[in-house]
Amino acid sequence: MDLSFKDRIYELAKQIPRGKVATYGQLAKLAGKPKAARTVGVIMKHNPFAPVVPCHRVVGSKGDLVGFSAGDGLASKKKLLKEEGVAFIKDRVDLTLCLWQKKF
DNA sequence: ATTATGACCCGAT
DNA sequence: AATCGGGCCATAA
Repeated sequence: MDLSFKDRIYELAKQIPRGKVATYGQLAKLAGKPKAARTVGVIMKHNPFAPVVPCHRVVGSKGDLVGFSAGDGLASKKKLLKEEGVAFIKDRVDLTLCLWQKKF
């Protein structure tokens, strides 16, 4: 399969369960490029699988809501994650409880 | 092949 | 704690 870096990102993002969040660095790492967090962001922005890839479940390395220019921006994202059951600390996600981990 | 860009990350001040 | 700057890397033109 000609799975490019971005394709892996999509696959990984699709696997993020509800109520959990993953970091760009995490996805990049799982995709094989631990330092390509930036590229992950660019790919997420393109987001060709909009409803399939829960890009709103992808946050910064420390759980901070980076990026996102959709709708009301970070506000919408925060609200959505909250609704999904993600623990929030002010404007930050509680990675201690809601950080997704690929355990396969 | 090269250039330009970007929803990041981390160390230093 | 907040701010600044540099690095790193895939994608598109």
